Amino acid sequence: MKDYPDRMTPQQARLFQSDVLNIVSQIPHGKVTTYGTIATLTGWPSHSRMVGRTLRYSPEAETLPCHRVVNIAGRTAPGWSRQRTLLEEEGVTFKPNGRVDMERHLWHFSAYHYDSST
DNA sequence: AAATTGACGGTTA
DNA sequence: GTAACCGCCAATT
Repeated sequence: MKDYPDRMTPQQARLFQSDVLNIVSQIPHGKVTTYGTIATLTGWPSHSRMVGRTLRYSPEAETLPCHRVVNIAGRTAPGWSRQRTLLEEEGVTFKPNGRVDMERHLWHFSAYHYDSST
């Protein structure tokens, strides 16, 4: 009984990366989402680490609001202090412990259904 | 081939 | 609340 995903084929990896970039491009101004949420939306729920890898190493990510992606605890990316500044500039507030106020700013996309085929 | 490394997530202490 | 683990998986060493 296989309870973990198979290794990605190169085709799947390419689709995964384009899906990740598409999703990030749609995070609304002043909102944030998490690596795990994006991974789940792509259909690879256990690949949250790959989401971060894609954003870190894809040149296209430079043009996207990838500062709106934080981890589930609301922590910003290590070694990227400017991420907090960018978020604060668009109205995102932080708690005293240095984390994003997720209750206020987590992107709720219940009325939206992501479809990678479009 | 084996071990380590992360823009991660969840459970436990 | 924090911290230490453990599970995860592609890339790197």
